[in-house]
Amino acid sequence: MTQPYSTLALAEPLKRAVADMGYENMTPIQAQAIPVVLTGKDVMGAAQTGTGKTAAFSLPLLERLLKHENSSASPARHPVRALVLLPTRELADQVAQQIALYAKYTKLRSTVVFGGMDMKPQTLELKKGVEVLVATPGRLLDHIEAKNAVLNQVEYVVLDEADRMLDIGFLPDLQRILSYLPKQRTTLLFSATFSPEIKRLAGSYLQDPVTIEVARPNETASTVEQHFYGANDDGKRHAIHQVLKSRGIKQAFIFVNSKLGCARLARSLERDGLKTTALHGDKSQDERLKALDAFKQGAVDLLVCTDVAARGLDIKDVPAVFNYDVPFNAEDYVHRIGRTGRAGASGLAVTLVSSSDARLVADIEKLLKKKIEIEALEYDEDRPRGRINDGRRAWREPAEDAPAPRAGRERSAYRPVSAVARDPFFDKPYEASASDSVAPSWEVAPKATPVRGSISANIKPKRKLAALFKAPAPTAEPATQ
DNA sequence: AAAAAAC
Repeated sequence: MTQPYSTLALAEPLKRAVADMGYENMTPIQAQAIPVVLTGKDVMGAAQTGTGKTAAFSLPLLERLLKHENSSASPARHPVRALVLLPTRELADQVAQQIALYAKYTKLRSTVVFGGMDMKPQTLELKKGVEVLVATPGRLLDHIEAKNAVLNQVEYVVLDEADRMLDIGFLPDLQRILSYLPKQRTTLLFSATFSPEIKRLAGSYLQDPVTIEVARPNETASTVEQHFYGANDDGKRHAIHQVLKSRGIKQAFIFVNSKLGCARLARSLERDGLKTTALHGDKSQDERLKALDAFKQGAVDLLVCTDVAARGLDIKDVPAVFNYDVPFNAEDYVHRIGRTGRAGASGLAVTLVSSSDARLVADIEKLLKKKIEIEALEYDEDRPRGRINDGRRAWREPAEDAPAPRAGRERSAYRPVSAVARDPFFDKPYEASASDSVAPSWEVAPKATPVRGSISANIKPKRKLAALFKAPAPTAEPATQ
């Protein structure tokens, strides 16, 4: 059923550009979406991550721009005729580069505008005139208000990662942008995930749309092997070391839920001797682009990042994705692990689950409609003991009423700040050695037998997962929410 | 519970 690009009714310059990139056959989303977009209809397109959605809308879009000249403007004016909106700067950059490649043999001009960069060069490009404008919402509004961008001749709008663009954080900006566009236009929405509510909302922005769903929406790529391992706090870093080593993995994305946590974990892994860089929204745009580039070039092995990197980033051959934190939104799980296993390659996704993550894991289970089994990671005998390398862990003095430390076991006088710092899968008591300059960063847990189990959305997930971590017996009153 | 997107 594979269909070569050569069978498409595309202009010769576009076909040549595609051939230059070494592409022969279309992916399913491309085979289905391109003919529809060529008709000029509104489209809502869902397909798994890493299956070439960008080409699916940009090729037919360029074709239509070439075929249907804008009669109301002189050719020298180059009014913006197509607008592509994305939720992150890196993604805007990436999509713009791809569109420029597809358009390189045509006379169509394109450019990209996003925040964190000097306005002036962007303004200059806009004043020269572009048919295709790729942008993030905030900066685009700046340019609109500064009258650098005139959008009253836009014929096509693309919302990539559409469900994110329509979510509450982006919606006000998006609505303002759309208010500047002609009502008579084609609107294209693409994403790997669409919740029912977003679908309904999206429908109100589309006219008589064609829905294209390649496989079920919210589906993860079948080439990605997924594991959920129980691990708490410092155990998570050990787990990363263990998986990297036992699987022989060279490069990975590591997702963290907060910017601060991201910076901290990157520092810790760096101290552990791994070539690491961090990518999050508190970094300057220059640093962000450098971090991504270093990872792409292979100068660093681990990219510790927030959800700024969860969507769309297309980096070849990333062998693994770690979720150091379980994502707050189940949809983001699908996008995060979509950074690996792209274009049919195989990939590994490891999610580290702590005892408080039951709800979130249950959400993922519900979204994927698949049972999730929390596994106990098998550790090598020689895995690092005690604190790996982080000399900055906070400690507190033992409580006044704490029992006196037993002779010869001085460290038992200390308690980790966090009560969940014990690692239930820590199968051997910590043995202090001469090389240890610091105490271990968790209490030595009694030998725990790892329990296997799975969470089911309709069973009280909190309790089930808690059992994995040998939590104290649940209290009588049920959690009310 | 957070992140992202403008200065």
